Amino acid sequence: MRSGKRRPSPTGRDVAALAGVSPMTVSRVVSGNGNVDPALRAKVLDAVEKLGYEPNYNASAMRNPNGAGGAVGLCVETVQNPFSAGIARGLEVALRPHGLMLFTGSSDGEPATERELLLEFYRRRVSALVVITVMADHSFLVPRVHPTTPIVYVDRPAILPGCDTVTSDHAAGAFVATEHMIENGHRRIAFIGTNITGHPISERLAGYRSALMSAGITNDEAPLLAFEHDRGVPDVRQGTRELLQSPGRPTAIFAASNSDLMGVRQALHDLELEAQIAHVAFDDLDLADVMSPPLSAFSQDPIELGRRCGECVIERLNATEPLEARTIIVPGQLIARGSGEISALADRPD
Amino acid sequence: MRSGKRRPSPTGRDVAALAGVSPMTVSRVVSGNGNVDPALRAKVLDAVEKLGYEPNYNASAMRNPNGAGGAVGLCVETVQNPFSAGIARGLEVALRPHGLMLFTGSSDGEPATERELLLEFYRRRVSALVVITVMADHSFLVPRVHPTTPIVYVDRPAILPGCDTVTSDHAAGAFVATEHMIENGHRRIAFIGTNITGHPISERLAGYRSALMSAGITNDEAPLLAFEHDRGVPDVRQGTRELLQSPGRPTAIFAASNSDLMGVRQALHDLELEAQIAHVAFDDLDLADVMSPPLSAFSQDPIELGRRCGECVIERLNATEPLEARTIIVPGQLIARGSGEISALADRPD
DNA sequence: TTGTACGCGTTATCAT
DNA sequence: ATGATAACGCGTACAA
Repeated sequence: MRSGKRRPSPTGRDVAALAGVSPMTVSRVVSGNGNVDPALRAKVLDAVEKLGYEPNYNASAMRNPNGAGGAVGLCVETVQNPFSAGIARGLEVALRPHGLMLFTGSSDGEPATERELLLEFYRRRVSALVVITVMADHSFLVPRVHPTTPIVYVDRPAILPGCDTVTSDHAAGAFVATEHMIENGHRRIAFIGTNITGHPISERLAGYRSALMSAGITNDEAPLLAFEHDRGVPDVRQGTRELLQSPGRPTAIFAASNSDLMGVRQALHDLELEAQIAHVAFDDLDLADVMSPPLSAFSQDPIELGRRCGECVIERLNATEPLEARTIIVPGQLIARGSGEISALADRPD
Repeated sequence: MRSGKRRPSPTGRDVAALAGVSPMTVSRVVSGNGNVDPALRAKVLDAVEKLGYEPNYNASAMRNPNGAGGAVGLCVETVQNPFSAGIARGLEVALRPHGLMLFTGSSDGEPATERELLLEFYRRRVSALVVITVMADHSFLVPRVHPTTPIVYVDRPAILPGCDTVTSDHAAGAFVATEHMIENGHRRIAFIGTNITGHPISERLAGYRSALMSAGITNDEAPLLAFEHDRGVPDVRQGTRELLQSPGRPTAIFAASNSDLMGVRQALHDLELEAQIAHVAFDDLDLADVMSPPLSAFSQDPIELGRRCGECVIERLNATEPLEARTIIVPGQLIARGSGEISALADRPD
């Protein structure tokens, strides 16, 4: 594949010929390293302009791997996810001033795909990797990539030693959200979530439980709708509906993720209980304040997560000595808009 | 910047030395071009495994620009936008089987940033560019990039001759959405939108007007809330509220984009008119069916847009002769969920 | 300040 | 079927 005739791009040599200097002088002018006589410099810039010359960063990188033209590979579950998109965004903003571009790729939650993606990044000799990993083991990156190339883990614990981690505090967020409903008088607070054995939902479950425990609420009082693996929104909707129709139904709900919230909210809507059952979601939604009642949520800050990842990358690339592994916790915030402030007293069905 | 000692990655030469063959044989084995004796091949693969060798695609690209390791540069307004994210996703899926990776970058709607981004892509000698352009003129890409490197324009008309365009039919979508409300008995249908002079909102406005005209509705009957330039959601909310409180208020609203819809929906919520005023949005939302009433929308298919862009890229890269410029219109669909089916009769405030 | 020589890692080409 | 040579575009190191 990829044939077709291409007129080759002008090279530094072409510029040199036109300007009547050596390629080295062109290199100096274009890269800004080294001193060049203003007169020659002008001639070179003139030739650059005439030919529309732009340096070839691939060639540049071979000779000088730490010079201009670096890139960072970002591997997420899917770039479509607003959370991942936010990370990409923050990362991009942090990297741009340093001349680093961003490769993005989606693993679709498949370890094999993630592996292939990371290797593809490596074959392009990226300066760093940033990954929301779905793998349990990254030893295939050793010693090829690690510890030569910085790897930053986002939203998951690092699975290679010495690597930086940037994450929200999932347990604390769930704690705060649950506690918030407890303060509004609730005890029968349901946890509704899917994928509860993996990161980061397991941590959110832990935070939820810990909030209950702090308030002296037993597990018996707190209904759980927890799917171990991936489920579609319809399953959550159905399950929530059943939970709400069962005896001893909850007066409040903690939705473990925004996709879980969709099912929860649909079920509440089905039963016309949106205004009776308190509910708080982990992760915010664009339309949160347009819903009725408006949605209360614990909001992560994906852009900030991405930005901090970028900072870690830059720091490592600039470091002259080995750095300690850092764990960065990016705070989120509980945004109270209404749905979480429904008081327990409102629920008197009998 | 970017110093620090790096142990260099193993090279093809290292593999060759370990396997006791020439680098050329390694290249043949790894790239799969050329015949190699099975015995030697095994020795090479063994050495590859031992060293954890992965080819350097940057070097590869220098000697053989059309070989493995290509990349495509995608420039969008912001990757955070779900529409852009969908395009990135579709593109990625289309490119992956061909070994092409995706660079992504956000222009933030700034022509200068887009320019810099496209040049950065070019400096990395990408195989193709895909762009939601905010520029009026791309002549700076001639002849450096164009027509050597394929450029695909998404969601906007091509601004360089001979380039492919992939877009939704904005006018048709707006037409269908407006017509839908006309069929439900409305005549006073407002258009609410921002940025109406640029693509693609101007086309949506045209489609809206054309639907009115087809139904014999004059402009006098149809209130317009149209901001020429970018406005925040609060401005739209405020404007919509005023429109809804004015004499001769609309009985239906066409929201020109999903960000415009946010303001519209907030205003409707402020006045408790969600269930009285019909409204249809251009572009769907994740939570459309959780809102009450559920949102009717004309939904584009960004993933398909991205996929088709990928197809164009592949086709051009494989072409041996110059190809005609293609214009691909990706159909969308009107999704009726409730908010657009509110009949005109429901609105009897007086 | 400017130029020359060489090497980065890979592969096309030609020779064996 | 395999190897030797040169070249891709650039920058370091050194010489002028």
